Amino acid sequence: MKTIEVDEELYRYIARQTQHIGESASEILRRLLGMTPLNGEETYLSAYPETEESPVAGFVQTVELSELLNSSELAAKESAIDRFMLILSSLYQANPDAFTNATEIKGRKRIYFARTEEELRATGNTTKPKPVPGTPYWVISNTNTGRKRNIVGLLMTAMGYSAEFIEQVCEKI
Amino acid sequence: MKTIEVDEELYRYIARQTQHIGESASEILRRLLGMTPLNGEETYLSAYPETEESPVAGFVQTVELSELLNSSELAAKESAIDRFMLILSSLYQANPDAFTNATEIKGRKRIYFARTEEELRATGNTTKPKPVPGTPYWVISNTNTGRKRNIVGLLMTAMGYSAEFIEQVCEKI
DNA sequence: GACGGGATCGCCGGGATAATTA
DNA sequence: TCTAATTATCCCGGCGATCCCG
Repeated sequence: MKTIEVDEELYRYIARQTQHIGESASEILRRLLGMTPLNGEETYLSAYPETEESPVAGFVQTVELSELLNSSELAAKESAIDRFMLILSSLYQANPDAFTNATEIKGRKRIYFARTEEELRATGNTTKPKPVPGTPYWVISNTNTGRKRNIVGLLMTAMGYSAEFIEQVCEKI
Repeated sequence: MKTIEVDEELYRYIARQTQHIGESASEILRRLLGMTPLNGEETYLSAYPETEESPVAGFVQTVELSELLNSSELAAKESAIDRFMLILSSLYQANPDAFTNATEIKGRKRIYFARTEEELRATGNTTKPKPVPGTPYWVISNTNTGRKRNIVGLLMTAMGYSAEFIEQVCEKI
């Protein structure tokens, strides 16, 4: 479980949407947002301590991430760039620390990730930086699909994922 | 501020919906839930009783969508914009919740639906917002017929209608 | 902001392909 | 020089909004 801060009015709004006694905030929000309800198994997921340092060493595919592969959310993305961005978001969220370290990967001239738009602009002519949602990072986007796969591959390798899993992810882009 | 507990997956989903850096959980949720954003001149907002889910609640919605297609009411409309509006009204009445979720669809710069005229104005130069009758929503109207079809298509897809039915509806616009 | 509808045309984003560099 | 890797130009399709027409 995670905690988030919401303003008073929003809090009351959510509370008012309760449909049965004992319904949790998650259940209400999932319903209102049109997400699929949480089933039994997923509770098990949260058994992973959030503090868990780094699943790095080619370990724990983090169930969450392998779920992403067949999620409708990923499938719903029309373009390579959208799938690319969603995967980056998910990778960050799976392990912010490992992601942060891995962020140092770069090409011959261009750097691929930075905390600001300007940093990316500074290392190439037309990098077309984009913010990665839910993340303090920006990525370059002026790349063909092959390079997007490449970037994800480099990133995930640096994060410690197994080659097999990396390939599965890259195929989806 | 209040804190609420949400499950991991939901947390990640929310984080991913960030539209600009520094956007808070409240802001994101308000946007996704179709609430008005919290800001200075917000006193005006609270004038609306929060319980007022939709102005139309209580209406008997007898208009079956498939009936609409061959109805004289639709045929009587002279212009694409009128047929467009009638279809939107009917979609809302067929399923307010699904409509509300689907309302998030947008173009490259413009959002297509909002609860206020101003929100639509804010995302484009000349959107020409119009209220959708029988609905708490406004829609942009500065579009050609192709785009009106497009908007209905996107909306209905998000609402879960079949591609075949969607096509039948769009043809009528 | 006050005429409204919407076709037409200009612009932008995605990303394949051409150009460049090691 | 030839090849492989990387960059970024540039084409295409889609979106926005100007502006023409009823």
